Amino acid sequence: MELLRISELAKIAGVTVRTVRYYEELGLLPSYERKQSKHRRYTEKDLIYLKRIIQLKGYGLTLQEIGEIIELSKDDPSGEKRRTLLLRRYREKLENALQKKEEMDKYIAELKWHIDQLEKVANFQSCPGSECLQCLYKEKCRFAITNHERRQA
Amino acid sequence: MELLRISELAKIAGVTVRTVRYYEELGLLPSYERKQSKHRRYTEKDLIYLKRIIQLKGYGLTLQEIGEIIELSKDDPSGEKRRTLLLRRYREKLENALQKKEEMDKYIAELKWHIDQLEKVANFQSCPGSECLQCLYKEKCRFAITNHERRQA
DNA sequence: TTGCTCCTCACGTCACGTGAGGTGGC
DNA sequence: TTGCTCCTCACGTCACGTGAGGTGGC
Repeated sequence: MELLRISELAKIAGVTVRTVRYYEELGLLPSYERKQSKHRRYTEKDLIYLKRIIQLKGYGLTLQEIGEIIELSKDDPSGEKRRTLLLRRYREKLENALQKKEEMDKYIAELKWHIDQLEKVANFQSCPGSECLQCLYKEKCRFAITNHERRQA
Repeated sequence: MELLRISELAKIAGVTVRTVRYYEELGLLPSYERKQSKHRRYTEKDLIYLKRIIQLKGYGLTLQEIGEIIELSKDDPSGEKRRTLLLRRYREKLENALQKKEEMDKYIAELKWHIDQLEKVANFQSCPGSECLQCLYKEKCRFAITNHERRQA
């Protein structure tokens, strides 16, 4: 089994060399003692670990959360602890994602509306500004002041 | 017209006091000379500006991009320059958003699949690890090594 | 006078990017 | 021997958060 150099590992995994070193620094990847050479060498097992980290990051876990999962595996023969924590995190991220998706739809609709407006409205020299208060689009604009808000101050 | 204190302005706009000061520091909000008092006072016009910044941020513009829009208005009587730049940015962000939304759907599906798997699979003590190479889920897992990738190294 | 709000530094956060300056392996 | 890759600092980024230590206004 050939050993991989850091640039090879990084390339296969699709990250930068700096990222690999950073993960090692955080304890997410093993740092072997480098005796004869000061250069890092990696096995295919390390590649799997790295890809796993990237996958979990893709699922929205922070590097700290990923670190917690890895720590857990060190004293968890049955794997139950890890399974429980992973399930919790996955469910959290799923909920976030579902909510974000809904916001996304509103966001896209709003952007489209604004593009449309910018293409059609003839002049907007003083937009936004105090002129907003008399603006015809007052009700549709999100940043115009309303009396309701003034009262909440 | 009453002047607002920084905390009042921030509260109405839904941001922190620190954020208001930060935007001033970046030149996104005006910094009046504070003569008699060292305390900042804001007009309703300032509130509109702040809400505008927040809105643009909501559309995915960075503070730097917002700064560019604001700079542009300073020498742009017809408003044409600003309209053009805004349209460009909006279209960029819209494209990003549409792409992100598609990724989102895959992401959600994948998370659901993993939750399902974690609930059903009986044991995964050595997952992930070199055991992945003989794993039954090899084809479905994103982090298992494939020969294809090995060749690309 | 008390306490709440304000002020200015200035360091911390997150996940790396980006040089600087030097060394190792084919 | 040359040049490509590797190494370790260490500061920079983005949009603020979070104290520390001090002052101002009702």
